Amino acid sequence: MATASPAQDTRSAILSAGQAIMGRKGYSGVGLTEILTAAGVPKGSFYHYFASKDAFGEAMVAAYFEDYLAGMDAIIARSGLTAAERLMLYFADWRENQVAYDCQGRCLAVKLGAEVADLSEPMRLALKAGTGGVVSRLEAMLRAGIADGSLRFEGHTGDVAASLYNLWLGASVMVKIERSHEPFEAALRTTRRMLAMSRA
Amino acid sequence: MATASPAQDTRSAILSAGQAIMGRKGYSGVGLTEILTAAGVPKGSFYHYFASKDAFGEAMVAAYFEDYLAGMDAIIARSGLTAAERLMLYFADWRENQVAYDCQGRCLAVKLGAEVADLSEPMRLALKAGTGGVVSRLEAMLRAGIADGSLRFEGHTGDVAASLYNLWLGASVMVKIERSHEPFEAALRTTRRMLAMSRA
DNA sequence: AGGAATGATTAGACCGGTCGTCTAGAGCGT
DNA sequence: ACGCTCTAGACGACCGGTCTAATCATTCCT
Repeated sequence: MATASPAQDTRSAILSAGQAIMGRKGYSGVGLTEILTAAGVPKGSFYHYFASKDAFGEAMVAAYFEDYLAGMDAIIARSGLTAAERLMLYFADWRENQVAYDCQGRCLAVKLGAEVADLSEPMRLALKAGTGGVVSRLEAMLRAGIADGSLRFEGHTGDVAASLYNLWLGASVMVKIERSHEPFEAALRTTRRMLAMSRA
Repeated sequence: MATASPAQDTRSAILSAGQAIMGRKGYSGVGLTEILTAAGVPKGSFYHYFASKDAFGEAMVAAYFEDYLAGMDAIIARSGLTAAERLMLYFADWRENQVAYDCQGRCLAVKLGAEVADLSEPMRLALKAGTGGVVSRLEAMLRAGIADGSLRFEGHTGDVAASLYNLWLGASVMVKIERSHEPFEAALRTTRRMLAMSRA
């Protein structure tokens, strides 16, 4: 009982195999068989853990954002940095992860957002909850940056946080399309300009 | 010979049915049969006009951007407007089109970008050419706006054009996810701020 | 302690739909 | 009448998600 039960292991094995493969090939383009084979789990087990592919997708997105937001919180909790530095660290991580694998990054919001939002209501809501969490954390960092004087900007904090996220989301799509990291560099320059930051 | 040949009609019927359906359901999620039924074209004809689903996708994206860029050029060519007004007109159109159909807009760059870029090299290149055309037209509008004094901004024109596009691309994804037009309103405010525009 | 019962997990069959192909034949211009 | 473009839709091989039946581990009762 000390560690996770085998049932949980199987379940999360399916989940993480799904994240890896669907992050690469999308949702509709991937069959359960491929995920289950990769996870080393027999096909019949699937419907013991998930009611349908759709329900699986929902759980996968939720699990993805749980980890993702925990990572953000870790950056936010880091001591000895200004808010501006933490924000730059976050975007540097974003760029790093998304440029990996030959510019075919694995962020599920980027990869699945447009595809799945019109397809499945549960997945859409999971995506909405997750991205909402990201934006509200960005907003908190912006507020902290005003408080500690490390950055400044015009307009509502909520607008700026959302726009920053949208900018990086769009840049991530363009990185895939152009297969070049240049969109991220431009996004970085724009981010700095929007936040009146000196070259951090 | 005055009008398009019937062959061209059939071909473009398949193309436009494909745009409508794949704009809604994505690429992998749609079968040829569905498109051909909608177009009223029998299945056998398909492979006379296109070598494969992949080649069809490439042609579809190319055709989409041809129309799209023609629409942009029409806005650019319109007389009696400042560059800033033309730019606002463009983004207003974007918002309009994307909010239609209950926030499940039909822009193929938004819908297919992330899904297809990692899947098919020909489609990726078609997407790259199309989005490149959009950004370079935005850039031209920005230069015109500087020239006629209707807007001003800091940074390289190319960066600003690309960032504007990324911002709206990301906002379009978020509109799908949130099923609310609010991301566009925020993007509009940010756009105006970036370009030092008064409430046009 | 032995064995039956219970619930978790697996195995693989199942039907329907996928893309892509292929053989005919219809329609048209020459 | 001939040749060529285009249409027609059946077909095959395969893969999709789903479900029912059997197996396994565990627990509880006698």
